[in-house]
Amino acid sequence: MKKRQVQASVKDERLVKKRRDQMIKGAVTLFIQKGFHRTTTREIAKAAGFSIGTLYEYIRTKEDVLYLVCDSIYDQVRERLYEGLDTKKGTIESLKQGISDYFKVVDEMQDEVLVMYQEVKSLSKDALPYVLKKELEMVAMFEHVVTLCVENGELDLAMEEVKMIAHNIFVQGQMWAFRRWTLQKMYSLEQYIQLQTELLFQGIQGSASAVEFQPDSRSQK
Amino acid sequence: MKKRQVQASVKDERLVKKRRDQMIKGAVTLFIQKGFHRTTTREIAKAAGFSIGTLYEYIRTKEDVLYLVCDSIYDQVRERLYEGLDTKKGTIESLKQGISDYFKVVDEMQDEVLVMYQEVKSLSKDALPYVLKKELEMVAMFEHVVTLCVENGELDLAMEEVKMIAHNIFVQGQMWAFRRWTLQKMYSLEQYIQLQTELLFQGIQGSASAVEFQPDSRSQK
Amino acid sequence: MKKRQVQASVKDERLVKKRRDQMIKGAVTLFIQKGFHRTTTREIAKAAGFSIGTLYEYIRTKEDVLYLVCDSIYDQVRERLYEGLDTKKGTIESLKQGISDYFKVVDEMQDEVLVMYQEVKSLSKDALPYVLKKELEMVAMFEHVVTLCVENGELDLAMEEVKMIAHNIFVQGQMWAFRRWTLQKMYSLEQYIQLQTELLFQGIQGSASAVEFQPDSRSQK
Amino acid sequence: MKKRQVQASVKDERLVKKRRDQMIKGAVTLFIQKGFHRTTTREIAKAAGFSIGTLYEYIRTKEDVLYLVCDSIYDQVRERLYEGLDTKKGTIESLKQGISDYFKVVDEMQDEVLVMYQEVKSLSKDALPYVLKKELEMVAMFEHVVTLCVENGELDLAMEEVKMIAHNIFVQGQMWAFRRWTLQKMYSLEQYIQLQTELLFQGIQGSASAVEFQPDSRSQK
DNA sequence: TATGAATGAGACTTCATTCAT
DNA sequence: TATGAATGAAGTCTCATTCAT
Repeated sequence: MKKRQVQASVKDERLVKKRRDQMIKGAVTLFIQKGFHRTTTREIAKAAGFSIGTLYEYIRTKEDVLYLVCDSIYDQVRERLYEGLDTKKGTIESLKQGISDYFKVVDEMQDEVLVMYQEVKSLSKDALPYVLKKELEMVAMFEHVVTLCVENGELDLAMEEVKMIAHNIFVQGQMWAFRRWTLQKMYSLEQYIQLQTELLFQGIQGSASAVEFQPDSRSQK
Repeated sequence: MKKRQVQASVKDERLVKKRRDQMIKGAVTLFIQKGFHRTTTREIAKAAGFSIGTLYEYIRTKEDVLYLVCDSIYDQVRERLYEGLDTKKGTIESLKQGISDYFKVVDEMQDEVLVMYQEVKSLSKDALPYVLKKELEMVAMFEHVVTLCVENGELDLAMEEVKMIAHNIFVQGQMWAFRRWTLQKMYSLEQYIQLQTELLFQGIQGSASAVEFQPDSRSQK
Repeated sequence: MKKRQVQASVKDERLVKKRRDQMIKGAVTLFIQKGFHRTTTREIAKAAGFSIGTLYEYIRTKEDVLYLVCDSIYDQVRERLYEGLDTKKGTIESLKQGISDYFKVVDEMQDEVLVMYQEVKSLSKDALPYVLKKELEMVAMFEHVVTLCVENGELDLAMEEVKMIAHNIFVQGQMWAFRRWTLQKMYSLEQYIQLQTELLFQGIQGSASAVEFQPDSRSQK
Repeated sequence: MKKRQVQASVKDERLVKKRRDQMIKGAVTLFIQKGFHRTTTREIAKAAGFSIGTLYEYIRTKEDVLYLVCDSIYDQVRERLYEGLDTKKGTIESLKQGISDYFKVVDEMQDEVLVMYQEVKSLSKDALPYVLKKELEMVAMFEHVVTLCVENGELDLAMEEVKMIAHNIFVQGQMWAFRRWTLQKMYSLEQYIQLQTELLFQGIQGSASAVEFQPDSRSQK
């Protein structure tokens, strides 16, 4: 499945890239504030720094903007996720590191993750599969890392368990963003990482006192 | 915090309740199909079985409908959750049963959970807290059950861990709905419950072969 | 082929008829002045005496207005044509009378005929057939009258000739409207009727001095 | 009345002529397909083989294109009409020949005639007279030929009749194009010419059996 | 209490035209 | 002379909300 093409009237590829980057940047800000539906194309154009006419030289419909935004955010997250997970050698330690890196990425890109998360559903039936595919690719990265641990004998898991775990990790990352209204009141990022990692590895029954919880390490925002 | 009041022009309380129930029923169906923003008030009125004029006798704005819908869904989920968790006596077995019950409720109310989940963000700053409060109450139910286990000595967990666990359970339930496009392709509900429970209790490191996975038990839909 | 239905949101048939009549009346005036394409829906609404929102309660698209206008004009012309031709008894005299009546109708409805004439081409492929069918019905009326003359032995014509004659009469009527910029400078309506009738019956070769031409009878406008 | 000037930024007369010819050629095709209003200047430029910027080096407004197109079509029709009528010597035979030639020209240039016919009204008050003048010149050609016949004693007609006849011939030619949706279903060009000529000369009353009608001679398209 | 016609702000999108390169 | 990116006025249409009946 190739990248879904968004048609532009302008030919110059470099310019298209540049203008779309402006557009995406402006749109993300607006979508964060008011959501996709409550943001007008005029506002997007303005935030991007050009006229409404120019906006439509680079997209066909408003929904194209949403697609471009989602696509861009996914790419960024994935890229950063990839950096972190790429070099892992299939040890538990490296898995923990990978999770920690991912949670930090989500933390840094909270707003973007939130937007992507809340607005994908507004994508047309046409565009949705392209975006969901990217999501699955990210899940697959975790799957891969966990699988390596299994192959190395560090973990003993069935394939179904591996998949489930990968999904859980992925969602727990997103959760930090979409439940921030409560989670981030209770935990610092470090605590969140520590707790989730511990629970993931030890489970409930073995978790007690496995790690010393540090209530004071909460980072201020 | 009391229930947020939605103003109605009509005085007869019984009638208000009746009309709003019609309204919510119709609206949920529509929101499932097209989302809140793409559903018109006319459509809601029609689906509810009365005229647009009548609709506005029972609400003030379109957003009121969304609030009513979210509120109603939360109430239903919470009610059913309560039934399941209420009688639990603080044993691990009862906790497992509670989780299982909850996941089943989510499965049965998938559409509703999805709507609620995707559209809460469209609520005004005014209405949001009321809905989020309900969510926290549900999380608190799990918290309570886990706490009982701790008090009974069945589990050994810090308060922060308890809270985290409650959130995880809650989100993993929702996850079954909002990631159904992939999860429900891979697992039957029973498998999902089994796997998540196992991972929750044993964690990764101890999970292996804890339970025999049954690939063929997948229920057909 | 039934009348093409233009969808209205409003249910009350009587009201629909009334509003559409207002709409048509306003639109004709505007189309006469500036043509269909240069007339905006807002202008139509205003000319009709209601808001743009109300306009769209009675039509679906701007093109519907054009269809309604064309349809209405055709109906009027046809109705009046029918009155004149209906009672004719298949004599040459009655045919002449019918032609004269038709030309007078066209003269009185010049603006409308012109609009219809110039704008039909803007109708969608969907609506066009309905309008062209009406035109053919009008041609058929002349055909019928001429055929009666043939059957009565007053004229001796082949079927192909009858059809051709009917088309010629019809177009010569329209011509009085769409070439008014030159014809109406040269002839009064009476002269036009007299001349065309004479040429139709006598032809060129026998036409000379058949009728005394009356240069002074030109009507003033 | 001189030819209306369309301003160009480019000085080189030869180039202006060349570019405008390209432009007209492309525009006619487009106007045939979608009409003047639904054709964009971009499309015209593209069809002409150059950029939108270049287009505007050779015209001032979109309407200029329409003027150029109409002007060009009229010139072509007139030129070909002139060829046919020029050498006629004022006999009935030559008049018939002239009519036949003219109808054949219209047949060959159907699309163009149709465009010109349907779009002249979109010309501004400013440009219209220039085009109508050309039309009158063509009518005058027929007038001239008929007048010659009168002067030669071949026909006996008053001046008003001559003018009327000229207009009729002219319109009956156009009619072949603008009523082709029905006429060309019923008659071949040859039949059309034959019938119209016969009716023109003999009229209704004398037309019978004047010419043997040949139903089978219809040419296939 | 119920209805549904009326309203008009405002949304998305197009396209003729300009102008710097 | 040729290009095509940029512009923004203006067009069509939608829909939440009101109010007279």
